Amino acid sequence: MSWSIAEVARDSGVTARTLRHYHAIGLLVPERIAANGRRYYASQQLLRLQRILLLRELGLGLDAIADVLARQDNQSTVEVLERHKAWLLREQQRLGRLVRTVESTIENVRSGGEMAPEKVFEGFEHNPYEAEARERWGDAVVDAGYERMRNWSGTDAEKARTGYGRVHERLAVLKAEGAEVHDLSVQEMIQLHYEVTSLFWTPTAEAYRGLGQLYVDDARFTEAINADPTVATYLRDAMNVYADEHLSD
Amino acid sequence: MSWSIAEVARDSGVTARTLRHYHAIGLLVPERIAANGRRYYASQQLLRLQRILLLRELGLGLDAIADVLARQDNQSTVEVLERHKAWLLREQQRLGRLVRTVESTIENVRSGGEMAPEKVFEGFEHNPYEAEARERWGDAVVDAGYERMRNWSGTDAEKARTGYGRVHERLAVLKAEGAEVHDLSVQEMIQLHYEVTSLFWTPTAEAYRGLGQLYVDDARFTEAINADPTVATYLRDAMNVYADEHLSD
DNA sequence: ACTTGAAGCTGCCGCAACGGCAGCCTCTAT
DNA sequence: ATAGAGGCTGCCGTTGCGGCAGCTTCAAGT
Repeated sequence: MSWSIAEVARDSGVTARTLRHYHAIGLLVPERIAANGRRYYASQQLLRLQRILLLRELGLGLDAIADVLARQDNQSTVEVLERHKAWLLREQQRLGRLVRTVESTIENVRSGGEMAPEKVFEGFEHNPYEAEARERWGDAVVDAGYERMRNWSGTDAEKARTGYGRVHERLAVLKAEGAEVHDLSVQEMIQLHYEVTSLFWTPTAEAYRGLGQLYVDDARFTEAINADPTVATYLRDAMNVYADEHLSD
Repeated sequence: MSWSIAEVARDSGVTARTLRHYHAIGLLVPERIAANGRRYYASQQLLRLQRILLLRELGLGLDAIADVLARQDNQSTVEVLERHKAWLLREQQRLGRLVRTVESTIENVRSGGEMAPEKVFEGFEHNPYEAEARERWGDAVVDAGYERMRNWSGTDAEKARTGYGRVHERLAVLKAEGAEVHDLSVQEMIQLHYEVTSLFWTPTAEAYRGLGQLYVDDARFTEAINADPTVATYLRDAMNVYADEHLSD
Protein backbone atom coordinates (compact mmCIF):
# COMPACT_ATOMS: atom_id res chain seq x y z
CA MET A 1 0.00 0.00 0.00
CA SER A 2 1.40 3.36 -0.92
CA TRP A 3 0.04 6.89 -1.14
CA SER A 4 0.54 9.82 -3.43
CA ILE A 5 1.75 13.10 -2.07
CA ALA A 6 -1.73 14.62 -2.16
CA GLU A 7 -3.20 11.72 -0.25
CA VAL A 8 -0.55 11.97 2.42
CA ALA A 9 -1.11 15.70 2.58
CA ARG A 10 -4.86 15.31 3.02
CA ASP A 11 -4.40 12.62 5.60
CA SER A 12 -1.79 14.38 7.69
CA GLY A 13 -2.92 17.95 7.34
CA VAL A 14 0.31 19.32 5.93
CA THR A 15 0.68 20.68 2.43
CA ALA A 16 2.31 18.90 -0.47
CA ARG A 17 4.85 21.70 -0.50
CA THR A 18 5.86 20.81 3.01
CA LEU A 19 6.27 17.15 2.10
CA ARG A 20 8.51 18.09 -0.81
CA HIS A 21 10.47 20.29 1.52
CA TYR A 22 10.92 17.47 4.01
CA HIS A 23 12.11 15.32 1.15
CA ALA A 24 14.51 18.01 -0.03
CA ILE A 25 16.16 18.28 3.37
CA GLY A 26 16.13 14.53 3.88
CA LEU A 27 13.78 14.57 6.84
CA LEU A 28 11.14 12.39 5.21
CA VAL A 29 12.19 10.50 2.12
CA PRO A 30 9.38 8.78 0.20
CA GLU A 31 9.49 5.01 0.04
CA ARG A 32 9.61 5.04 -3.71
CA ILE A 33 10.06 7.54 -6.49
CA ALA A 34 8.44 6.54 -9.74
CA ALA A 35 10.19 6.85 -13.08
CA ASN A 36 8.18 9.99 -13.75
CA GLY A 37 9.51 11.56 -10.55
CA ARG A 38 6.38 11.19 -8.47
CA ARG A 39 6.67 10.46 -4.78
CA TYR A 40 4.98 7.52 -3.16
CA TYR A 41 4.84 7.01 0.59
CA ALA A 42 4.32 3.76 2.50
CA SER A 43 2.94 3.26 5.99
CA GLN A 44 6.43 3.49 7.45
CA GLN A 45 6.78 7.02 6.16
CA LEU A 46 3.36 7.98 7.44
CA LEU A 47 4.33 6.90 10.93
CA ARG A 48 7.55 8.81 10.69
CA LEU A 49 5.64 11.84 9.51
CA GLN A 50 3.34 11.54 12.48
CA ARG A 51 6.30 11.59 14.86
CA ILE A 52 7.75 14.53 12.98
CA LEU A 53 4.52 16.46 13.38
CA LEU A 54 4.32 15.65 17.07
CA LEU A 55 7.81 16.98 17.67
CA ARG A 56 7.10 19.96 15.45
CA GLU A 57 4.12 20.83 17.59
CA LEU A 58 6.39 20.86 20.58
CA GLY A 59 8.28 23.63 18.86
CA LEU A 60 11.44 21.73 17.94
CA GLY A 61 13.37 22.73 14.86
CA LEU A 62 13.52 20.34 11.95
CA ASP A 63 17.15 19.47 12.57
CA ALA A 64 16.43 18.68 16.20
CA ILE A 65 13.56 16.49 15.02
CA ALA A 66 15.86 14.66 12.63
CA ASP A 67 18.23 14.20 15.52
CA VAL A 68 15.61 12.68 17.77
CA LEU A 69 14.38 10.34 15.08
CA ALA A 70 17.89 9.30 14.12
CA ARG A 71 19.03 8.10 17.53
CA GLN A 72 16.34 5.72 18.51
CA ASP A 73 17.09 5.39 22.21
CA ASN A 74 14.77 7.07 24.64
CA GLN A 75 17.56 8.45 26.75
CA SER A 76 18.79 10.93 24.20
CA THR A 77 15.25 11.78 23.18
CA VAL A 78 14.56 12.80 26.73
CA GLU A 79 17.77 14.82 26.74
CA VAL A 80 16.76 16.72 23.64
CA LEU A 81 13.34 17.39 25.06
CA GLU A 82 14.80 18.56 28.35
CA ARG A 83 17.09 20.97 26.55
CA HIS A 84 14.18 22.17 24.50
CA LYS A 85 12.10 22.68 27.61
CA ALA A 86 14.88 24.70 29.20
CA TRP A 87 15.06 26.83 26.09
CA LEU A 88 11.31 27.37 26.12
CA LEU A 89 11.47 28.48 29.74
CA ARG A 90 14.25 30.95 29.02
CA GLU A 91 12.32 32.35 26.10
CA GLN A 92 9.24 32.64 28.22
CA GLN A 93 11.12 34.56 30.88
CA ARG A 94 12.66 36.82 28.29
CA LEU A 95 9.22 37.65 26.94
CA GLY A 96 8.06 38.38 30.46
CA ARG A 97 10.86 40.87 30.92
CA LEU A 98 10.03 42.43 27.56
CA VAL A 99 6.41 42.82 28.60
CA ARG A 100 7.45 44.72 31.70
CA THR A 101 9.83 46.92 29.74
CA VAL A 102 7.18 47.69 27.16
CA GLU A 103 4.76 48.55 29.93
CA SER A 104 7.14 51.03 31.49
CA THR A 105 7.89 52.49 28.07
CA ILE A 106 4.19 52.99 27.45
CA GLU A 107 3.95 54.78 30.78
CA ASN A 108 6.89 56.92 29.79
CA VAL A 109 5.49 57.90 26.42
CA ARG A 110 2.07 58.61 27.92
CA SER A 111 3.37 60.87 30.62
CA GLY A 112 6.30 62.64 29.09
CA GLY A 113 6.93 61.90 25.48
CA GLU A 114 5.96 65.42 24.56
CA MET A 115 8.24 67.18 26.96
CA ALA A 116 10.49 69.79 25.47
CA PRO A 117 14.15 68.84 25.64
CA GLU A 118 15.26 71.97 27.42
CA LYS A 119 13.04 71.11 30.37
CA VAL A 120 14.64 67.76 30.89
CA PHE A 121 16.78 68.68 33.86
CA GLU A 122 14.35 70.79 35.81
CA GLY A 123 13.94 68.42 38.68
CA PHE A 124 12.34 65.15 39.38
CA GLU A 125 8.82 65.92 40.45
CA HIS A 126 6.12 65.40 37.82
CA ASN A 127 8.95 64.70 35.51
CA PRO A 128 8.66 61.99 32.87
CA TYR A 129 11.91 60.53 34.12
CA GLU A 130 10.34 59.80 37.41
CA ALA A 131 8.98 56.53 36.05
CA GLU A 132 12.39 55.77 34.58
CA ALA A 133 14.09 56.50 37.87
CA ARG A 134 11.64 54.44 39.91
CA GLU A 135 12.12 51.60 37.46
CA ARG A 136 15.89 51.78 37.72
CA TRP A 137 16.60 52.57 41.31
CA GLY A 138 13.40 51.93 43.19
CA ASP A 139 10.84 54.04 44.98
CA ALA A 140 12.90 54.67 48.08
CA VAL A 141 15.62 56.50 46.16
CA VAL A 142 13.20 58.74 44.29
CA ASP A 143 11.18 59.59 47.35
CA ALA A 144 14.34 60.41 49.23
CA GLY A 145 15.27 62.71 46.35
CA TYR A 146 12.02 64.65 46.75
CA GLU A 147 12.63 64.97 50.43
CA ARG A 148 16.05 66.39 49.73
CA MET A 149 14.77 68.92 47.19
CA ARG A 150 12.43 70.35 49.75
CA ASN A 151 15.42 71.30 51.86
CA TRP A 152 17.39 72.98 49.12
CA SER A 153 18.98 76.36 49.74
CA GLY A 154 18.87 79.06 47.07
CA THR A 155 22.37 78.20 45.84
CA ASP A 156 21.42 74.56 45.63
CA ALA A 157 18.50 75.38 43.37
CA GLU A 158 20.77 77.53 41.21
CA LYS A 159 23.29 74.74 41.01
CA ALA A 160 20.59 72.26 40.03
CA ARG A 161 19.33 74.51 37.24
CA THR A 162 22.66 75.42 35.71
CA GLY A 163 25.05 72.73 36.92
CA TYR A 164 24.30 70.05 34.35
CA GLY A 165 24.30 72.59 31.52
CA ARG A 166 27.80 73.76 32.44
CA VAL A 167 29.01 70.18 32.67
CA HIS A 168 27.67 69.30 29.26
CA GLU A 169 29.10 72.36 27.58
CA ARG A 170 32.55 71.94 29.10
CA LEU A 171 32.58 68.25 28.26
CA ALA A 172 31.73 68.90 24.64
CA VAL A 173 34.67 71.31 24.44
CA LEU A 174 37.04 68.95 26.22
CA LYS A 175 36.03 66.08 23.96
CA ALA A 176 36.61 68.25 20.89
CA GLU A 177 40.05 69.08 22.22
CA GLY A 178 40.81 65.39 22.45
CA ALA A 179 40.89 65.04 26.22
CA GLU A 180 40.68 61.46 27.46
CA VAL A 181 37.89 60.54 29.85
CA HIS A 182 40.33 59.93 32.69
CA ASP A 183 42.08 63.30 32.30
CA LEU A 184 41.93 65.53 35.33
CA SER A 185 40.07 68.31 33.55
CA VAL A 186 37.35 65.90 32.56
CA GLN A 187 37.13 64.24 35.93
CA GLU A 188 36.74 67.67 37.57
CA MET A 189 33.61 68.22 35.56
CA ILE A 190 32.37 64.77 36.50
CA GLN A 191 32.99 65.71 40.10
CA LEU A 192 30.62 68.66 39.58
CA HIS A 193 28.18 66.40 37.84
CA TYR A 194 28.25 64.06 40.77
CA GLU A 195 27.67 66.91 43.22
CA VAL A 196 24.70 68.18 41.29
CA THR A 197 23.28 64.71 41.07
CA SER A 198 23.77 64.36 44.80
CA LEU A 199 21.40 67.25 45.26
CA PHE A 200 18.64 64.87 44.23
CA TRP A 201 19.92 61.57 45.55
CA THR A 202 23.14 59.85 46.52
CA PRO A 203 23.99 57.34 43.87
CA THR A 204 25.97 54.21 44.59
CA ALA A 205 28.73 53.33 42.16
CA GLU A 206 26.37 50.99 40.37
CA ALA A 207 23.55 53.51 40.18
CA TYR A 208 25.92 56.18 38.92
CA ARG A 209 27.11 53.89 36.15
CA GLY A 210 23.47 53.13 35.39
CA LEU A 211 22.73 56.83 35.10
CA GLY A 212 25.61 57.18 32.64
CA GLN A 213 24.22 54.37 30.52
CA LEU A 214 20.81 56.00 30.64
CA TYR A 215 22.25 59.10 29.01
CA VAL A 216 23.41 56.93 26.15
CA ASP A 217 20.26 54.84 25.87
CA ASP A 218 17.55 57.45 26.11
CA ALA A 219 17.20 59.84 23.21
CA ARG A 220 15.57 62.51 25.35
CA PHE A 221 18.59 62.71 27.62
CA THR A 222 20.97 62.68 24.73
CA GLU A 223 19.10 65.45 22.99
CA ALA A 224 19.15 67.54 26.13
CA ILE A 225 22.86 67.19 26.62
CA ASN A 226 24.14 68.75 23.47
CA ALA A 227 23.89 69.01 19.73
CA ASP A 228 26.54 66.32 19.64
CA PRO A 229 25.05 63.01 20.76
CA THR A 230 28.41 61.33 21.10
CA VAL A 231 29.00 63.49 24.15
CA ALA A 232 26.60 61.16 25.93
CA THR A 233 28.91 58.22 25.34
CA TYR A 234 31.84 60.33 26.44
CA LEU A 235 30.00 61.40 29.57
CA ARG A 236 29.10 57.83 30.37
CA ASP A 237 32.68 56.65 29.99
CA ALA A 238 33.92 59.47 32.18
CA MET A 239 31.28 58.68 34.79
CA ASN A 240 32.43 55.07 34.80
CA VAL A 241 35.97 56.20 35.48
CA TYR A 242 34.72 58.43 38.28
CA ALA A 243 32.73 55.61 39.78
CA ASP A 244 35.76 53.35 39.64
CA GLU A 245 37.96 55.85 41.38
CA HIS A 246 35.69 57.56 43.89
CA LEU A 247 32.65 55.46 44.60
CA SER A 248 32.48 52.12 46.31
CA ASP A 249 30.04 49.41 45.42
CA MET B 1 29.64 67.60 12.83
CA SER B 2 29.34 64.25 11.12
CA TRP B 3 30.55 60.74 11.80
CA SER B 4 31.78 57.87 9.70
CA ILE B 5 30.05 54.54 9.79
CA ALA B 6 32.71 53.03 12.07
CA GLU B 7 32.43 55.87 14.54
CA VAL B 8 28.68 55.50 14.70
CA ALA B 9 29.07 51.78 15.08
CA ARG B 10 31.50 52.14 17.98
CA ASP B 11 29.34 54.75 19.63
CA SER B 12 26.07 52.91 19.34
CA GLY B 13 27.22 49.37 19.74
CA VAL B 14 25.80 48.04 16.50
CA THR B 15 27.93 46.79 13.64
CA ALA B 16 28.66 48.70 10.47
CA ARG B 17 26.90 45.91 8.65
CA THR B 18 23.72 46.67 10.55
CA LEU B 19 23.97 50.36 9.70
CA ARG B 20 24.32 49.53 6.02
CA HIS B 21 21.34 47.26 6.35
CA TYR B 22 19.26 50.01 7.95
CA HIS B 23 20.29 52.27 5.12
CA ALA B 24 19.38 49.64 2.54
CA ILE B 25 15.86 49.27 3.92
CA GLY B 26 15.48 53.00 4.41
CA LEU B 27 15.19 52.85 8.18
CA LEU B 28 18.19 55.05 8.83
CA VAL B 29 19.49 57.06 5.90
CA PRO B 30 22.83 58.83 6.43
CA GLU B 31 22.77 62.59 6.32
CA ARG B 32 25.22 62.69 3.48
CA ILE B 33 26.83 60.27 1.09
CA ALA B 34 30.21 61.38 -0.18
CA ALA B 35 31.21 61.18 -3.82
CA ASN B 36 33.20 58.04 -3.03
CA GLY B 37 30.08 56.38 -1.63
CA ARG B 38 30.97 56.70 2.03
CA ARG B 39 28.21 57.27 4.55
CA TYR B 40 28.28 60.18 6.98
CA TYR B 41 25.84 60.56 9.84
CA ALA B 42 24.87 63.75 11.68
CA SER B 43 23.51 64.11 15.20
CA GLN B 44 19.96 63.87 13.92
CA GLN B 45 20.66 60.37 12.64
CA LEU B 46 22.33 59.37 15.88
CA LEU B 47 19.24 60.34 17.81
CA ARG B 48 17.06 58.44 15.40
CA LEU B 49 19.34 55.43 15.75
CA GLN B 50 19.01 55.63 19.50
CA ARG B 51 15.23 55.51 19.24
CA ILE B 52 15.49 52.63 16.80
CA LEU B 53 17.63 50.67 19.21
CA LEU B 54 15.28 51.36 22.10
CA LEU B 55 12.33 50.02 20.15
CA ARG B 56 14.41 47.11 18.89
CA GLU B 57 15.17 46.12 22.46
CA LEU B 58 11.48 46.01 23.12
CA GLY B 59 11.29 43.32 20.48
CA LEU B 60 9.56 45.29 17.75
CA GLY B 61 10.22 44.40 14.14
CA LEU B 62 12.02 46.92 11.96
CA ASP B 63 8.91 47.77 10.00
CA ALA B 64 6.99 48.43 13.19
CA ILE B 65 9.86 50.65 14.32
CA ALA B 66 9.75 52.58 11.07
CA ASP B 67 6.03 52.96 11.63
CA VAL B 68 6.43 54.37 15.10
CA LEU B 69 9.10 56.81 14.01
CA ALA B 70 7.12 57.92 10.98
CA ARG B 71 3.97 59.01 12.80
CA GLN B 72 5.26 61.32 15.43
CA ASP B 73 2.21 61.52 17.66
CA ASN B 74 2.34 59.74 20.96
CA GLN B 75 -1.12 58.29 20.63
CA SER B 76 -0.28 55.93 17.81
CA THR B 77 3.05 55.08 19.40
CA VAL B 78 1.19 53.90 22.45
CA GLU B 79 -1.16 51.92 20.24
CA VAL B 80 1.71 50.14 18.53
CA LEU B 81 3.30 49.37 21.88
CA GLU B 82 0.01 48.08 23.27
CA ARG B 83 -0.42 45.79 20.30
CA HIS B 84 3.14 44.63 20.72
CA LYS B 85 2.58 43.96 24.39
CA ALA B 86 -0.52 41.91 23.61
CA TRP B 87 1.49 39.90 21.11
CA LEU B 88 4.24 39.31 23.65
CA LEU B 89 1.71 38.07 26.16
CA ARG B 90 0.16 35.68 23.66
CA GLU B 91 3.59 34.35 22.75
CA GLN B 92 4.43 33.91 26.39
CA GLN B 93 1.28 31.94 27.00
CA ARG B 94 1.93 29.81 23.96
CA LEU B 95 5.39 28.97 25.26
CA GLY B 96 3.89 28.10 28.60
CA ARG B 97 1.54 25.63 26.95
CA LEU B 98 4.45 24.20 24.98
CA VAL B 99 6.42 23.70 28.17
CA ARG B 100 3.58 21.72 29.69
CA THR B 101 3.19 19.63 26.55
CA VAL B 102 6.89 18.91 26.41
CA GLU B 103 6.82 17.91 30.04
CA SER B 104 4.04 15.44 29.48
CA THR B 105 5.82 14.13 26.39
CA ILE B 106 8.97 13.57 28.41
CA GLU B 107 6.92 11.66 30.96
CA ASN B 108 5.45 9.64 28.17
CA VAL B 109 8.77 8.75 26.60
CA ARG B 110 10.28 7.91 29.96
CA SER B 111 7.53 5.57 31.01
CA GLY B 112 6.34 3.95 27.85
CA GLY B 113 8.30 4.84 24.78
CA GLU B 114 9.64 1.31 24.63
CA MET B 115 6.33 -0.42 24.80
CA ALA B 116 5.64 -2.96 22.12
CA PRO B 117 2.81 -1.90 19.83
CA GLU B 118 0.76 -5.06 20.33
CA LYS B 119 0.45 -4.30 24.03
CA VAL B 120 -1.06 -0.93 23.49
CA PHE B 121 -4.65 -1.87 24.17
CA GLU B 122 -4.22 -4.05 27.19
CA GLY B 123 -5.79 -1.69 29.63
CA PHE B 124 -5.03 1.54 31.30
CA GLU B 125 -3.17 0.64 34.42
CA HIS B 126 0.60 1.09 34.29
CA ASN B 127 0.05 1.94 30.71
CA PRO B 128 2.04 4.70 29.04
CA TYR B 129 -1.21 6.21 27.87
CA GLU B 130 -2.24 6.85 31.40
CA ALA B 131 -0.31 10.10 31.41
CA GLU B 132 -1.81 10.97 28.05
CA ALA B 133 -5.30 10.23 29.31
CA ARG B 134 -4.84 12.20 32.52
CA GLU B 135 -3.55 15.09 30.46
CA ARG B 136 -6.52 14.99 28.14
CA TRP B 137 -9.48 14.17 30.33
CA GLY B 138 -8.36 14.71 33.86
CA ASP B 139 -7.64 12.52 36.85
CA ALA B 140 -11.26 11.88 37.78
CA VAL B 141 -12.01 10.17 34.48
CA VAL B 142 -8.97 7.91 34.62
CA ASP B 143 -9.49 6.95 38.23
CA ALA B 144 -13.12 6.16 37.51
CA GLY B 145 -11.89 3.95 34.67
CA TYR B 146 -9.73 1.93 37.07
CA GLU B 147 -12.66 1.55 39.40
CA ARG B 148 -14.74 0.23 36.56
CA MET B 149 -12.09 -2.27 35.44
CA ARG B 150 -12.07 -3.79 38.87
CA ASN B 151 -15.71 -4.74 38.43
CA TRP B 152 -15.37 -6.33 35.01
CA SER B 153 -16.97 -9.67 34.36
CA GLY B 154 -15.13 -12.34 32.37
CA THR B 155 -16.88 -11.39 29.14
CA ASP B 156 -16.05 -7.76 29.71
CA ALA B 157 -12.34 -8.60 29.94
CA GLU B 158 -12.60 -10.67 26.78
CA LYS B 159 -14.36 -7.84 25.02
CA ALA B 160 -11.67 -5.41 26.13
CA ARG B 161 -8.89 -7.63 24.84
CA THR B 162 -10.36 -8.45 21.47
CA GLY B 163 -12.92 -5.73 20.85
CA TYR B 164 -10.60 -3.04 19.53
CA GLY B 165 -8.75 -5.51 17.34
CA ARG B 166 -11.97 -6.65 15.68
CA VAL B 167 -13.01 -3.04 15.12
CA HIS B 168 -9.72 -2.13 13.50
CA GLU B 169 -9.68 -5.14 11.21
CA ARG B 170 -13.23 -4.64 10.04
CA LEU B 171 -12.68 -0.94 9.50
CA ALA B 172 -9.62 -1.57 7.37
CA VAL B 173 -11.69 -3.89 5.19
CA LEU B 174 -14.62 -1.52 4.98
CA LYS B 175 -12.33 1.35 4.06
CA ALA B 176 -10.71 -0.74 1.36
CA GLU B 177 -14.17 -1.53 0.00
CA GLY B 178 -14.85 2.18 -0.23
CA ALA B 179 -17.46 2.46 2.51
CA GLU B 180 -18.13 6.02 3.68
CA VAL B 181 -17.64 6.83 7.34
CA HIS B 182 -21.35 7.44 7.85
CA ASP B 183 -22.40 4.13 6.29
CA LEU B 184 -24.34 1.85 8.56
CA SER B 185 -21.77 -0.93 8.41
CA VAL B 186 -19.05 1.45 9.56
CA GLN B 187 -21.16 3.02 12.27
CA GLU B 188 -22.00 -0.44 13.63
CA MET B 189 -18.32 -1.01 14.23
CA ILE B 190 -18.01 2.38 15.87
CA GLN B 191 -20.88 1.39 18.10
CA LEU B 192 -18.81 -1.59 19.20
CA HIS B 193 -15.80 0.65 19.63
CA TYR B 194 -17.81 2.95 21.83
CA GLU B 195 -19.04 0.04 23.92
CA VAL B 196 -15.54 -1.27 24.45
CA THR B 197 -14.32 2.18 25.33
CA SER B 198 -17.18 2.48 27.78
CA LEU B 199 -15.75 -0.47 29.64
CA PHE B 200 -13.00 1.88 30.78
CA TRP B 201 -14.81 5.18 31.00
CA THR B 202 -17.86 6.94 29.59
CA PRO B 203 -16.68 9.51 27.11
CA THR B 204 -18.64 12.66 26.42
CA ALA B 205 -19.05 13.66 22.79
CA GLU B 206 -16.08 15.97 23.10
CA ALA B 207 -13.88 13.38 24.78
CA TYR B 208 -14.82 10.79 22.20
CA ARG B 209 -13.83 13.13 19.40
CA GLY B 210 -10.62 13.84 21.29
CA LEU B 211 -9.88 10.14 21.48
CA GLY B 212 -10.38 9.89 17.71
CA GLN B 213 -7.93 12.71 17.16
CA LEU B 214 -5.48 11.00 19.49
CA TYR B 215 -5.48 7.95 17.23
CA VAL B 216 -4.40 10.21 14.38
CA ASP B 217 -1.87 12.21 16.36
CA ASP B 218 -0.04 9.54 18.26
CA ALA B 219 2.15 7.20 16.26
CA ARG B 220 1.93 4.44 18.86
CA PHE B 221 -1.84 4.28 18.52
CA THR B 222 -1.66 4.42 14.78
CA GLU B 223 0.89 1.65 14.65
CA ALA B 224 -1.23 -0.50 16.91
CA ILE B 225 -4.34 -0.10 14.83
CA ASN B 226 -3.20 -1.54 11.56
CA ALA B 227 -0.52 -1.75 8.94
CA ASP B 228 -2.40 1.01 7.17
CA PRO B 229 -2.01 4.27 9.10
CA THR B 230 -4.74 6.00 7.16
CA VAL B 231 -7.23 3.80 8.96
CA ALA B 232 -6.64 6.04 11.96
CA THR B 233 -7.95 9.04 10.05
CA TYR B 234 -10.86 6.97 8.85
CA LEU B 235 -11.60 5.80 12.38
CA ARG B 236 -11.43 9.33 13.68
CA ASP B 237 -13.85 10.61 11.05
CA ALA B 238 -16.24 7.77 11.75
CA MET B 239 -16.02 8.47 15.48
CA ASN B 240 -16.88 12.10 14.82
CA VAL B 241 -19.98 11.03 12.92
CA TYR B 242 -20.92 8.72 15.77
CA ALA B 243 -20.42 11.48 18.29
CA ASP B 244 -22.59 13.81 16.22
CA GLU B 245 -25.40 11.30 15.97
CA HIS B 246 -25.40 9.52 19.31
CA LEU B 247 -23.61 11.54 21.93
CA SER B 248 -24.61 14.84 23.43
CA ASP B 249 -22.19 17.55 24.44
C1' DA C 1 -7.99 9.10 -30.42
C1' DC C 2 -8.21 13.57 -28.52
C1' DT C 3 -8.91 16.90 -25.24
C1' DT C 4 -9.21 18.69 -20.78
C1' DG C 5 -8.67 19.22 -15.94
C1' DA C 6 -6.31 17.71 -12.00
C1' DA C 7 -2.12 16.59 -10.03
C1' DG C 8 2.93 16.29 -10.13
C1' DC C 9 7.42 17.97 -10.96
C1' DT C 10 11.54 21.27 -10.64
C1' DG C 11 13.41 25.54 -9.89
C1' DC C 12 13.48 30.32 -8.10
C1' DC C 13 12.07 34.39 -5.24
C1' DG C 14 10.59 36.02 -0.80
C1' DC C 15 10.34 36.56 4.23
C1' DA C 16 13.56 38.99 9.05
C1' DA C 17 17.54 40.79 10.27
C1' DC C 18 21.43 40.71 9.53
C1' DG C 19 26.63 37.77 9.54
C1' DG C 20 30.24 36.69 6.81
C1' DC C 21 32.63 36.43 3.11
C1' DA C 22 35.13 38.16 -1.60
C1' DG C 23 36.97 41.50 -4.41
C1' DC C 24 37.86 46.03 -5.12
C1' DC C 25 38.50 51.07 -3.81
C1' DT C 26 40.20 54.99 -0.97
C1' DC C 27 42.29 57.50 2.60
C1' DT C 28 46.11 58.62 5.65
C1' DA C 29 50.56 58.11 7.38
C1' DT C 30 55.19 57.07 6.98
C1' DA D 1 55.58 54.83 -2.90
C1' DT D 2 53.72 51.56 -0.10
C1' DA D 3 51.18 49.67 3.65
C1' DG D 4 47.41 49.23 6.63
C1' DA D 5 42.99 50.59 7.99
C1' DG D 6 38.53 51.43 6.72
C1' DG D 7 34.78 51.60 3.14
C1' DC D 8 32.10 49.98 -0.63
C1' DT D 9 29.01 46.67 -3.24
C1' DG D 10 27.25 42.37 -4.10
C1' DC D 11 26.06 37.53 -2.97
C1' DC D 12 25.17 33.43 -0.09
C1' DG D 13 23.34 31.48 4.18
C1' DT D 14 20.22 31.28 8.03
C1' DT D 15 14.47 28.80 9.18
C1' DG D 16 10.47 26.62 7.24
C1' DC D 17 8.15 26.75 4.18
C1' DG D 18 4.40 29.78 0.61
C1' DG D 19 3.74 31.05 -3.81
C1' DC D 20 4.55 31.45 -8.13
C1' DA D 21 5.97 29.90 -13.36
C1' DG D 22 6.50 26.65 -16.76
C1' DC D 23 6.49 22.05 -18.00
C1' DT D 24 4.99 16.98 -17.83
C1' DT D 25 1.92 13.33 -16.81
C1' DC D 26 -2.23 10.92 -15.66
C1' DA D 27 -7.10 9.58 -15.69
C1' DA D 28 -11.48 10.38 -17.51
C1' DG D 29 -14.88 11.82 -20.69
C1' DT D 30 -16.29 12.68 -25.59
